[in-house]
Amino acid sequence: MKIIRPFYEQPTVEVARQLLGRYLVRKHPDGLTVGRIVETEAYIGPDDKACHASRGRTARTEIMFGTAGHAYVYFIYGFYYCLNIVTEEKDFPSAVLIRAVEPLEGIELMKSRRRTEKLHNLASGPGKLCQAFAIDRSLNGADICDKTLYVEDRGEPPPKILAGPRIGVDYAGEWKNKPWRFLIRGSEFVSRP
DNA sequence: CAAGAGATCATCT
DNA sequence: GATGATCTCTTGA
Repeated sequence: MKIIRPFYEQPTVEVARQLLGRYLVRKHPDGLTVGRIVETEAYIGPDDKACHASRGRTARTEIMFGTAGHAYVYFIYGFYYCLNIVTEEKDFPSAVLIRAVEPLEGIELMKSRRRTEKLHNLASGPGKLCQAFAIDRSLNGADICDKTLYVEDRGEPPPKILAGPRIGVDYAGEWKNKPWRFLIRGSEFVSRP
C-alpha cells in the first residue's frame, strides 16, 4: 500500500522512525528499483542549525517550507544528490533524509548505475542511494504521493530502532548532538553502524 | 582497518 | 570566495 500524505504531516521524528521498514519505490524508463528503508535522519525547523532552512527561506530551501510529502533533492560536494521527504505543516521547514536502503528489486540496474557488484555498496549512504535509484534535481519538488517516486507499506511489523547523532553536521553547534538519526538494529545495509 | 586527500559545483556571503 | 546532510581511493600499519 502506498503511503498517503497525512503520514508525512506527522511530527518529523515520528515520520523518520516510521519510515524504517517501509519500501522506497522508484519508477524510471530504465526499470523499477525498490529498497527497504533502513536509515533516516530528521531535520526539524528554523532553529535546527543542521537544517538547511535554519539559514532562512531561499530558493533552495523553499520546498522545505511547502506541503508535506514532497521530495527535497539537493546537490552536495559537487558530486552527489541527497533525497529528503518534506514533513509537517506548510511554512514549518522540516524533512526526513533517507540515508540508506536495502536493495530489493532492480538490483542489476542499481549495479550498473553504481558500477559495482557489491550488494552492500549499492545504497548504503544518501549519495549512493540517489545514484542507484537515479534520483537527481529533476525530482526536486516531486510529489512523493504520486507514481514515480513513493513509499510503500508492505505490512512489515515495526523494526527495532537505534537512535544516535546525525552524520556530517559537526558545524551545527549544540544541535549536532540531537539523537535524530535512526536505523534498523542489526541491518547490514546502513551507511555505518 | 583507520585516516587523509581529492574530486567539483550550487548556493549563499 | 568559501563551504558542504558525500564517496572513493590511497597510504600505512
